[in-house]
Amino acid sequence: MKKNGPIQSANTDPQSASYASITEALAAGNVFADQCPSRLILNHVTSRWGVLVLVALLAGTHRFSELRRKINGVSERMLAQTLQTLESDGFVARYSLPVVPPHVEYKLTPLGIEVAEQVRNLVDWIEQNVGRINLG
Amino acid sequence: MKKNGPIQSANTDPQSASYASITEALAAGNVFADQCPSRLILNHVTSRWGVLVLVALLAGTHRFSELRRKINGVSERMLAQTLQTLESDGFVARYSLPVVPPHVEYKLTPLGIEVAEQVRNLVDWIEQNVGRINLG
DNA sequence: AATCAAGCTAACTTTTAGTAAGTACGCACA
DNA sequence: TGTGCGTACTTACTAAAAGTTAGCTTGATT
Repeated sequence: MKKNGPIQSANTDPQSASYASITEALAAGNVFADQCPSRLILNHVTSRWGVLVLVALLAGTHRFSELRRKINGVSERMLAQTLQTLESDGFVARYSLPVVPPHVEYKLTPLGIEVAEQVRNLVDWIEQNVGRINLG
Repeated sequence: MKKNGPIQSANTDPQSASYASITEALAAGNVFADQCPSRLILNHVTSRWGVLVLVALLAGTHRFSELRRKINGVSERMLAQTLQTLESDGFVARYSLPVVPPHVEYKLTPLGIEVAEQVRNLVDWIEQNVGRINLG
């Protein structure tokens, strides 16, 4: 009977920094801790389309359909969902002009630029090194 | 009737680098292109548990169950699957000692160390900035 | 008169992730 | 000597996420 029992202490591992309490660990941000909010943010940022949206927006403001065309393969549903998540995290700002047809612009916030730069470094590394990687 | 029709050219966007052919774009690695292998690798590396495995292994060699305990919340199934994917990409090396009980060690390859460092930068940024982020 | 464009949302289906349990073998405890 | 423990997995099954299709509104194009 193997199950994912709730492991009470997140810091039994000698290699991880030691915190006096779980609260402290969460405040500092510890992705290895199950309940830490940083893991949620990490999931948003590293989500399949989140990564691409962030990198795309580093090039500047985009409209919804511009992003849709630039990010080859994303569905409208997923793009909308991803943008909403990134907006609620404070990484993306949404400007909507109430005209017909609708005109909505998306751009990175200052905070968004900072994460996006980290993400871009990762993406750049991958793009530059695909050649070295085993492709099954 | 809105659908994700196959968009033939991946480079109709003026902001993206221009390539003579789709083949060239794929060779260079363009994550915005649907079929580009770099996007597959990106998905492996940024997968929910992939990120955590890479960062964990930056601290050194780990056994399966050490990783399981360190990465709070991962199931054995997902950990095994993630490790297999990262191994087949050439980021992780697996050493199995045929003893009972089994003893298996995982460590990053030189290539793995390089990606993991990029991933760690992102993770570090998030851990250090969780406080500035809106938590719904 | 029909089609397209914009930026979404709702309903439905498929894919993926997660959960529970099984496997093999030896060791320790009682 | 029998029950349970720890190791590194895999196999079924279920829950959740992602993908697909279609609908909306209004004006311009074909």
